[in-house]
Amino acid sequence: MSNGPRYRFAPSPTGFFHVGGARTALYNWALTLREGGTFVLRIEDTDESRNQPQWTQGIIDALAWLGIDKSHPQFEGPYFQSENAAAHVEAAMSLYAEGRAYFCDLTPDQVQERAKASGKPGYDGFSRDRGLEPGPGRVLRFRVPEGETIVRDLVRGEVRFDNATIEDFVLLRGNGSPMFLLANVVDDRIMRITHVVRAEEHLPNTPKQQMLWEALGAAAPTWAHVPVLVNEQRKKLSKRRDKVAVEQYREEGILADAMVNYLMTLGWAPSGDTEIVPWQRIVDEFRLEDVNHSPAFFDIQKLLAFNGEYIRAMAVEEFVQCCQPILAGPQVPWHPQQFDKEKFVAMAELVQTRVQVLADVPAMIDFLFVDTPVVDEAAWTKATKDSWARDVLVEMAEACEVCNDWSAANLKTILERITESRQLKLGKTQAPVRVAVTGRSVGPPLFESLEVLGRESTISRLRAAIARL
RNA sequence: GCCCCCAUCGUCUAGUGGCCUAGGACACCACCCUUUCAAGGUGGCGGCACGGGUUCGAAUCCCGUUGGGGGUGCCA
Repeated sequence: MSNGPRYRFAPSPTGFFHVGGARTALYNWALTLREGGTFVLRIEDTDESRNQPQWTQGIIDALAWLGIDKSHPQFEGPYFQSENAAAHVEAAMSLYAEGRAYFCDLTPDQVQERAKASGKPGYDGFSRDRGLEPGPGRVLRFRVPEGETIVRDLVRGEVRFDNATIEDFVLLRGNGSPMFLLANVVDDRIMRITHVVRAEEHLPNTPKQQMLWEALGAAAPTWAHVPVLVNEQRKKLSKRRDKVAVEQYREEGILADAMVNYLMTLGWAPSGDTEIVPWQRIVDEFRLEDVNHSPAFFDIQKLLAFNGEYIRAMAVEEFVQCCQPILAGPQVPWHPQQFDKEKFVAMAELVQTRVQVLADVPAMIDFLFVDTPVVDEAAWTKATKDSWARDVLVEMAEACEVCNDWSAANLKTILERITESRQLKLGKTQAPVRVAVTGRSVGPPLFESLEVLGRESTISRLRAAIARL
């Protein structure tokens, strides 16, 4: 086991893996790798009933997709916070024994009433000196000391909190179960965590946790609070309104490398003029001290642009390989039996520069694998509105029938001849042919498409289009 | 309300007192290339929130204002 720093990543199990969590995980992971430390995964929930096995597995799978594999020697865990409940209670009771915590029998409603009456928000320390014994319904509260708590944060510097503004917070609930704040600190201590890198939303909790560390007689870990990810309204990304599940991006064919690279450029940038950099470069250069202080907009457009770059950078064989899951998936518009991998391979290189996500691929080649392509009516109308369109189709069909060299180059020559005889441009005359054969006005280069489609299908589709006119 | 954080092109960022006439990327626009669409190439548009200091000199340091965000649970 490594003696280096121990970074903990502590997501709560929610049934999906948040992109914000993914970025935090990546920060921890990059640091772990460079510092020769350990990445400690702890599933964060004091309530065991919420630790659904499939959710935990989902987090582990998502992490693995991002390159944070649990079989890696620097990966440790997962641990489950709920399994340490006894230690949490024990720590709380030791605080009680030392007078650093006390019991209180006020109900939440009573606390609120008192706050309202006094005009000051929060718990007012009512039971501080009442000497209450433990008992059912009584919560254990931490006795916040006077003075000031200074949080030293790697990204934000020193953040000062006046302890007078921090209420005596609850450690143990009325039913005796530990609160997350406490559980967190105790677990971090047990796991010998040295660095806590998490989202900024936890910053206001940090002085409380730091006081707890001190009360428990230990030095707090190094803190680092990274800015949150926001939507176009500049609000924290939320499951309800925003697309935040990394699983969803994975399914749509965002490449893991692109996602990782993009996520790392939110709040931080590699040196030089290009943001597309290999992971190793990120590991070498990433520093928490360089992370931006302000929230970053999760821009799907830019993610897609990154993804397009990563797709184009792949070798064709690799691209073909990556497309397998999508092409064999349930979303494809053709019958699985009609799919012909050879045809796809023949088109792959042309498809590669035309997609931003793998999910775009099927629509690019569907005309090859269906009996009759679905016709885009707007495209049909536009492509066939000129009087010469029908004649071009007729001539093309006839030429195809007698053609003895079914190659893209020759097919191009054929249509060029038809085009020239009418003093038109190929850009014009290819349109009706394209729509007749593929159903669309845009797509991969036409003649290569015809070559791969084959003579019979091409002719029959041209004939069908002529008939329709 | 109270506490905390933040503020460079539309967006993500570079910038740590003179190299800034503020650099790059995404998006957008134009042109080139071109069988459509992409890709690629070239160029363009566009920013230091505001007001005071400090300094010979400020995007950079200080104060204030404004504007955003987060936290204020017997949730995590």
